[in-house]
Amino acid sequence: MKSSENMLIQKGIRPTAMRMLILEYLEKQLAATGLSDLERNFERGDRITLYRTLKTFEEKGVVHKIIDGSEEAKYAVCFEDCYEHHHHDMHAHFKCKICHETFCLRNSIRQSVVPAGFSVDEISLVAYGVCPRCKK
Amino acid sequence: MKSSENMLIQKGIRPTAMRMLILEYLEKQLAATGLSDLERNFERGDRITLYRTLKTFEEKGVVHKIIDGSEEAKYAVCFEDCYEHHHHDMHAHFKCKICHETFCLRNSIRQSVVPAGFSVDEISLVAYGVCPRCKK
DNA sequence: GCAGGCTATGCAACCGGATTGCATTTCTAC
DNA sequence: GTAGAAATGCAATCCGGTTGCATAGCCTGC
Ligand SMILES: [Mn+2]
Ligand SMILES: [Mn+2]
Ligand SMILES: [Zn+2]
Ligand SMILES: [Zn+2]
Repeated sequence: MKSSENMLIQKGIRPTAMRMLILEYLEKQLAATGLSDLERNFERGDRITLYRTLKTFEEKGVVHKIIDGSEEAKYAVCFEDCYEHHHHDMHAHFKCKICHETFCLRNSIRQSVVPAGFSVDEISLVAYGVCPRCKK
Repeated sequence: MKSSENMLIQKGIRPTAMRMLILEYLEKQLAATGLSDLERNFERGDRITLYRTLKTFEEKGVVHKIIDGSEEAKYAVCFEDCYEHHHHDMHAHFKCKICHETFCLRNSIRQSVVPAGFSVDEISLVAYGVCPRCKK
């Protein structure tokens, strides 16, 4: 059994052919991936199916959504233990204004960015600038 | 001369009646404000005018935009020195899942959230959870 | 004060991503 | 194998956000 298949089953997702292909594709990506990117790479699959696949993956804790201020939402495979309807992706993201890619940064946000009195479930952090590769 | 009028002139914005009203309204708010909120509170003003006012304010450094993952973008008056097309709002935001309000937090973000090699222009940080007031 | 020119406003239309409804196909459990 | 549940495909819709254009308003130079 493929590792992608196994992963989906563990997360309570029926491992259809399309879903496995999409998961394997997402796992290969260095940058976060949007729906339009999937559309280009899975012309066989219907746009809506791709959309719903991402949504299911997100709900079940396979990927997390990144709102980077571009036209569309991006998604990246979770690297912490995320479960159904429960992400804990306390890490930052970086959107490069040169290559327009959005990356997950593994540094976890440990310092208290929020004053006492607030209880934090989740954090969305996107930094904007130039990535090391584009910085020449 | 009103302080709102003065503020607009300093930022290179013609201080029309509507703009001053909107700025004064925004300055009163504790939470970030979206277009639909303005629509409700300025029924006299056209939706598009309100939209363009926010856009102008943002471009000229009067307010900053906050993408908090809700349906619409929110705006809050800048409290650092922001200039035309140049914001430096390195501060966090907090969106409460009970009252659904989004607040600016004055804590400035230490830049250590991003590894060496990246150059950071701007940071968007939104924490999600429960605000002190809703925590009983 | 007045005319000309630039800016702001109002209205209508459009756009693109996100989302939903429903019929059909595919898969899983028995 | 069959019945029921889930996934898929296709069409339609929603809804912020955005733009084009005509009109009204403001500021300037004369
Ligand atoms: Mn990430
Ligand atoms: Mn803010
Ligand atoms: Zn780059
Ligand atoms: Zn609250």
